[in-house]
Amino acid sequence: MTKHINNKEQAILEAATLEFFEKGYDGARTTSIARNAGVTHAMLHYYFKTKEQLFERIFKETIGLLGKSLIGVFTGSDKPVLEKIKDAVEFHFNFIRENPHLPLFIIREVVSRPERFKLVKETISENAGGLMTILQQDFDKAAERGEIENVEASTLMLDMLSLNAFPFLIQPLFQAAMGNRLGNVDKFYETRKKENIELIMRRLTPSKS
Amino acid sequence: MTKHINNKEQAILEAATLEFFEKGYDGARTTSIARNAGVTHAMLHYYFKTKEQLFERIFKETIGLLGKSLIGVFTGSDKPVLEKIKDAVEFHFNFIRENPHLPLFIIREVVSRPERFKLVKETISENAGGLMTILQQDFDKAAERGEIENVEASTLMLDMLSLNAFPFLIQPLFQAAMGNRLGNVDKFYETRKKENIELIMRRLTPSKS
DNA sequence: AATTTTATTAACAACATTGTTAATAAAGCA
DNA sequence: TGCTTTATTAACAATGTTGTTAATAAAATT
Repeated sequence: MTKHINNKEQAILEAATLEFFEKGYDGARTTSIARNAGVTHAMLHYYFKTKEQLFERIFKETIGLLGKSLIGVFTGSDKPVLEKIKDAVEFHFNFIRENPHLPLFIIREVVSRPERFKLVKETISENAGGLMTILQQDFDKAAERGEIENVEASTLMLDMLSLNAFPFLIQPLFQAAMGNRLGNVDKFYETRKKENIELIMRRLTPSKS
Repeated sequence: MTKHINNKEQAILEAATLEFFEKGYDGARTTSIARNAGVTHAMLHYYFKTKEQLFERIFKETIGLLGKSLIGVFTGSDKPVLEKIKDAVEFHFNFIRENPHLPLFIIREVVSRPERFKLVKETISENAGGLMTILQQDFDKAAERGEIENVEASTLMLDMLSLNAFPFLIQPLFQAAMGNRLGNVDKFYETRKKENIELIMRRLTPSKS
C-alpha cells in the first residue's frame, strides 16, 4: 500500500458523483450524499467546504473527461480519411457508452446555471478548437481528391454527436416507445453503433462522379 | 370578451412553465414563479394547491404536445415513401424548433424522478404504438419494390429523433465549440434541417441494385 | 339587500437543508 | 512523551422554501 488516498474523502466523491449525475445539482442533497458515502454529514463539509465546491470538483473532472474524449476522437493516423472518420465515430460511441450520464449532466447544469458555461467553453475550445481547423483541411483535401463528399467538419461533428449521444439521453424513454421490439440492451447498442457508422459513411459517399 | 380565463391563474401557469423548463422541478422556486407572474405567492397555492400539482399540470400538457407531434409526423398521404419520410423529418424538425426546451424538460424530469416515466410511456405508446407497426409495413413494401433500403422503422425513428433534437439540447454548448464559424442562428437551423434530411435520405438510398 | 362563494393579502408555521461549532479522539511529529 | 495537526462526532444555528391560516375584499347568487 503506497498511500491511502483518504478513503472517506473518496467515498464522498463517489457518492456525490452518483447523486449529482442522477438528480442534478438542485436535486442533490448533501445529507443523502453523506449517508450513501457512509459518513456523517459534517464530514462532508469538513472535506469539501460547501455543496457548491463539492459540485465544482466533480463538474471539472467531468468536463476534463469530455475534453480528453474530444482529443481522442480524431487522433492522427495514416489511414485514409474515410477509415479515420469511421474509427472516430466508433471511438466516440464507445466513450459515451462508458460514460452514459455525461451528456445529460453537462447539458442540465449549464442550462440551469448558464454561468457554468464558461468553464465548458474553455475546455472545449482548448481541446477541439485547433482540431477543427486541421480536420477541415483534411476533409477539403479528401473532397478534392474525390474520396469524400464536400462537407463542413463542424457539421459532421454535430451529426456524430447527435447520433451517438442522444440514444443514451433518452435510453429510458425509448425503451417504452419500442416496447418488446428491441432485444436486449447490449445488442441494441451494437446495432446502434453500426447504424451511426453507416449513416456517417453514407453521408460522405461522393454522389456525383 | 367571451370569458376571461382567470388571468392570474394564467399568469402563474406561464411563469411556471418558464421556470420549470429552465430550472427543472428541483431548481424551480414557487416564490420565484409567483414573483414573475406578478402575484403573491399565497395566490399560487390558492390556484394550485402544491408545487407538485402545478408541475404535474405543466408536465402533462407538455407530454400531450409531444404525443400530438408524434401523430403529426407520419400522416397518411399518397406520396411515395421517400417523400413521406422527407416530410416527416422536416415536420419533426420544425416542431422541435418551435418547442426547443421540450426534449430536455422531459428527459431531465424522468431521469430525476423515474416514477414520472409511466405517464410518458402511456402517452408515447398511445400515440406512436400502432403507428410503428403500420410504418414498418410501409417500409417493408417499399424495400421490396426496391424504392428504399431495407431498414427498421424504429431505427430510422431514432435516427431522426437524435439528429433533430440533439442540436437544440446542446444549443448553448455547440456555439462555444464552433465559435464564429457558424453564422447567425436562423441560418444555422436551416442548414441543420437540410443536413438531417440529407442524412436520412442517403440512409434510405438502395445500395446494391 | 342579504348571503354565499370566490379572490386576495399579510403574516406566519413547519420543515428541510446547508453550514457551523465546540468538544474529543486519533495520528503525526519533535 | 508531549505537542500540534488532522479527523470525527453530535448538537445546533441560520436560512430558504413550501404550505397554511385568519382576516378581508370583491363577486356572484338568492
